[in-house]
Amino acid sequence: MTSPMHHDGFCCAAHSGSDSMAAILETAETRARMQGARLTPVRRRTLEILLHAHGALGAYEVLEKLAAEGYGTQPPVAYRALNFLVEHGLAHRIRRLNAFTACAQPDHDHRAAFLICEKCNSVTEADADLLSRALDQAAQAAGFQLDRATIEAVGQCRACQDAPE
Amino acid sequence: MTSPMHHDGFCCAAHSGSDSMAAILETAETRARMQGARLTPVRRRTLEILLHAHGALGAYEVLEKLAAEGYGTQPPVAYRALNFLVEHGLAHRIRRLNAFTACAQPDHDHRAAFLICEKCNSVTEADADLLSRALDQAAQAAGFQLDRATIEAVGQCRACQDAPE
DNA sequence: ACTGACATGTTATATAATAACATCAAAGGC
DNA sequence: GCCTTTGATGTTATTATATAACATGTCAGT
Ligand SMILES: [Zn+2]
Ligand SMILES: [Zn+2]
Ligand SMILES: [Zn+2]
Ligand SMILES: [Zn+2]
Repeated sequence: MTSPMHHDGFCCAAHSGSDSMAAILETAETRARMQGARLTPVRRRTLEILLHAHGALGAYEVLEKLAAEGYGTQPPVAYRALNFLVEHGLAHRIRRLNAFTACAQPDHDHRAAFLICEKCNSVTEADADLLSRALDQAAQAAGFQLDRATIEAVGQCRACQDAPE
Repeated sequence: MTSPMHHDGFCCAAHSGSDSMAAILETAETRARMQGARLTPVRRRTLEILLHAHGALGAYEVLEKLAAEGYGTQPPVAYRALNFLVEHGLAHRIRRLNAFTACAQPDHDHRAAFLICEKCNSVTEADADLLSRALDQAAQAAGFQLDRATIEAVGQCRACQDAPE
């Protein structure tokens, strides 16, 4: 057990945001349905694993957990579930980390930016609305037809700045 | 020979921008010096290879070329040269592509954004000043101390939009 | 010439991702 | 209810990307 002290599916403050984990899963279920897709057990469990994780998780970390619970033991099992979640807006891929994280606002389409702390490896999904607009402009200026974008910031989170040393 | 028709080190319009390749190499040389680093033969050649490439190049593609010219044949040779160039502002790493590209404005420090065409795989370095400011704001709002960022847009370049189908 | 710092090269290994195929389960037509 | 079609799950095997650890070589300063 990696996170010993949790109740109701939560383990820390970071996981007690506006949406509860149950609510997110509910949303996920609905959202997948609407897109004509099924949130099958592996997929759902993969999402839970991401939701429960502190930072982002690598595919092989996810695979380990899935395997330990009786799901498949080979890489494609994890990659397929993760790709499904990403494609359906339920998770994001963090390219700089070769890792995945559950989407914090799965209820609506959005372009996300990520704040990656170099000290504690936390990954925070930030509102990228302003950013997105600036990016649209930059793209337009270059005559580029923008489809989607990756925005990943690296630095130090508030907690780590406050922490001594 | 990959690019049969080139003169003066150039092979196409995309390579005939404001800075000539020779000028960029000159700048690179100077810039490295100023940072107390040496633009050695492998490093310089690696930069030339990137400058000469159309899209971004993977480390192993670069390695192939280096090896063919009598440099080392093993991955660290390419990775070291590429990392050197990135660390000294002479190249950028494109995470989405697991690839590298020569910096288009090596004469000054900047945060870059990249426009990646899904059709022709071209990679264009865009001005990210506006973007950078928006990102700073977003980070600040989250109490995040921003160090550096990756901004990569995916879509269709102008040429590919105009091209029929 | 000697020394210390850095550069280059190697072998070996770690890490991340996909291809190709067999089997199984759900959804829909009849 | 059966059959067919599609999609999901699992496997083995392979490919792709990146780094660790170490030996050798180069060069500037003394
Ligand atoms: Zn999200
Ligand atoms: Zn932190
Ligand atoms: Zn640049
Ligand atoms: Zn294009």
